[in-house]
Amino acid sequence: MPERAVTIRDVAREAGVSVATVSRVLNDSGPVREATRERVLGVATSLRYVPNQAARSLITRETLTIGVLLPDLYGEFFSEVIRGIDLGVQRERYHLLLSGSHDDWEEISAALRAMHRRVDGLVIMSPDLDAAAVQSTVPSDLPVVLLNCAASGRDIPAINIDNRGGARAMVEHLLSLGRRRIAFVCGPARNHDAAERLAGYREALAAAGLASQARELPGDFNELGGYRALRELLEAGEGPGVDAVFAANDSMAVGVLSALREAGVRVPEEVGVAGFDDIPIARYLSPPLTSVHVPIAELGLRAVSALLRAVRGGPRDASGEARQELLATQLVIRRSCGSLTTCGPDGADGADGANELVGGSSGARGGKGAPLTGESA
Amino acid sequence: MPERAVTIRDVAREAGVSVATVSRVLNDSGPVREATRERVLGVATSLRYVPNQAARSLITRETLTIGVLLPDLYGEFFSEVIRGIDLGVQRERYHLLLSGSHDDWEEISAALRAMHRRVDGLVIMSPDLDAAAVQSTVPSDLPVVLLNCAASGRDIPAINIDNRGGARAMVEHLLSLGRRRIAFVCGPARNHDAAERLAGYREALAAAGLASQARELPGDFNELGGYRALRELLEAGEGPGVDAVFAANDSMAVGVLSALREAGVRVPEEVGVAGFDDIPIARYLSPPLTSVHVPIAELGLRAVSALLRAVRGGPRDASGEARQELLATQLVIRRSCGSLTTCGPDGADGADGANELVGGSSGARGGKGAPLTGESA
DNA sequence: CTTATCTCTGGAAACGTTTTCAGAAAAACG
DNA sequence: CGTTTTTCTGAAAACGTTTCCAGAGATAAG
Repeated sequence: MPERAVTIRDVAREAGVSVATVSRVLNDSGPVREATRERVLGVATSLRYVPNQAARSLITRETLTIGVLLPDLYGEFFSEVIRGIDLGVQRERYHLLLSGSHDDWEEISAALRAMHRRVDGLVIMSPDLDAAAVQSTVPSDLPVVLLNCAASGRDIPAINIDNRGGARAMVEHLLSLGRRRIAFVCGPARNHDAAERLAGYREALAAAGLASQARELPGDFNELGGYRALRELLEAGEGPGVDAVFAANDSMAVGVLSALREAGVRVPEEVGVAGFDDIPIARYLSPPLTSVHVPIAELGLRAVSALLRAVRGGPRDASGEARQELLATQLVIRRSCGSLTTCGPDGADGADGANELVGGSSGARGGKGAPLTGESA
Repeated sequence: MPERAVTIRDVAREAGVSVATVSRVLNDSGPVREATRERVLGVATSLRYVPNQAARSLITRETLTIGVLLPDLYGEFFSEVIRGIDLGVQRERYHLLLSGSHDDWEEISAALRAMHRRVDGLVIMSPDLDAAAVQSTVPSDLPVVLLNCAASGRDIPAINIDNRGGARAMVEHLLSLGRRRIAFVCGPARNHDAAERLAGYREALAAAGLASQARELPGDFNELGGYRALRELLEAGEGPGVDAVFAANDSMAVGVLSALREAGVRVPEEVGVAGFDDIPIARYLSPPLTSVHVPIAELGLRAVSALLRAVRGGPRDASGEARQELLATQLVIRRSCGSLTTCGPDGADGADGANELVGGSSGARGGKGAPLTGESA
């Protein structure tokens, strides 16, 4: 099975020119006469020549690939992030090397070693880790962008969701509906997003002078976690003892709804329920779930932009400190908190509207006060 | 910023040996004295030497990377597939080059060209395409595995879900509950999985002598599609006119449930609802959704296994024809079809059980009659 | 002691590009 | 027409590996 691959040399020979000229034509670097150019191009396509990437990146020292490190590849959230990243990467004609399922630090650094020299830059998403740790492990000449990490080290660019602002907005909304005893179902203890959402909850409660009313239930970001949290709450006393439950993400809100239904507690009449993320099914739940919309795909898209900026700007950007971006969220009000009386999940025409209210954005601000334009994915 | 990367030559010099020896140590190919070996290894780690992948794959002509082509990166389903693939790839110490969002044939072939020589093999998932088309575009020396494609060309290995058997099993179950007028919400017209599920529905109905009762509603695999389909059904006559609705996937079933609830139709008393895929939230819906469980992650895992087998076995495996695998599905019976009277989505301990019945598998069979072992991901 | 077989090692040729440098041809200019 | 500039082109040197080949000791066999 020889079938030797066609190389640049074959093209050169066939076209009666040198390899240098072929290279020039293909990358249009340097001048080449029009006639020659066309001849080379013709030969190249007729031979189905495709440049050998390994050889090319051996000498140019760039791979046209970016790496993505994810904690684990579960669920809608990651799926959307990847989609955003893929979109961005494709637009810039880059490639995407994916590596998932990294829970602990050992695995991350192993994956990192494995990606060495295979990628021009790295997007690391690991809500459990902080920036300092990353900084000490990643080779200093490899551009990195952090997603949803505790950004302690200010000189790594990072993109985050405005978790705190979103949670605050949601709690304020619940308060405005007259709900006073609002429980919060937490995410995983060491998760950065979860911590920020919790902080937002506390802030809003404190601002309303209701800090003493805080009720924080442990959770894990999964449906089962929300389900269990509510079960325990319900079993603790007679009746739920709260008039609203705010889950740190939608998956848990699904579990919360399920537990309440099972216990015969009416939503939203007795207890309002709210989530965070606004995953696609949120509006189809029963009742449709009030949530905080997060532009997940855009998170990925922006990560790619930021990374490629760093890649192209050379190892250390002259502009100095690294950018920190904060993505605005949006309150999406549906029936699960009792603010609307209409029913049905959606207008029959598929557009948003009819039945849901999109609330004020939760304060977007760039690292340097630059406003974020709303170019959504 | 020179900071020249450390090469094999540096290691060789430092250890006082030739580059050939270093190479031998690192790949343990060929004999080398124990003392030398240790010295080289020591120097290598102390210099933090990492081999340059480009140079290596330039000469070995292998990239230790497999490519994955996906139609689009939406939702739980793809997320799970990717997870399975990632698991398999990681286990075999390969890398994963991902490329998504390819709807039409043009884009696929463009992505294919771009991946040329960057990958040792390809997993292509495109339910809209058939194998013949793939075969004509992919370079013949690049191993390929097809996922969920119409496998017309028998000499490309393909892995499919037993969509037809799963659908048949579900219809049989509905019939066994006494439901006779069963509507089916179809998937996208050109999607292979969708077509097979429809075929299963028809087969089961025909086998029961109820072919004339078939009621097929157009759909698109999204929540909104299911919602609309039911709306139209409900508006057509007074009352639903059916006693069960079988949606071609769970997302649509969510929409179906939502539309029924909105119209005040009780589930499962008046109309039973069933889905396909058994996505994680299925058991938390109201009522918990009866569905056909699909081992999605395993689909990805198997794809990797099959692909690497092909990669390592050389361009054309001597064993002759390519394997076609068919993955068994499982009926998961919950409350939405009215066969159980208990309530609540789950045992409080998180295990399956208490409240759901896992039905007989829908006939697994390998391409050559080999039974599929249930080594789940 | 010679010869044949091991075990270990280093030199050098690949692999398929890009890029530098210098030379050749063409064009512009006097 | 000679000179200078400009445009185009090719030879050859990288890039960092792996691998082939042959040589050097050492050990075993005769």
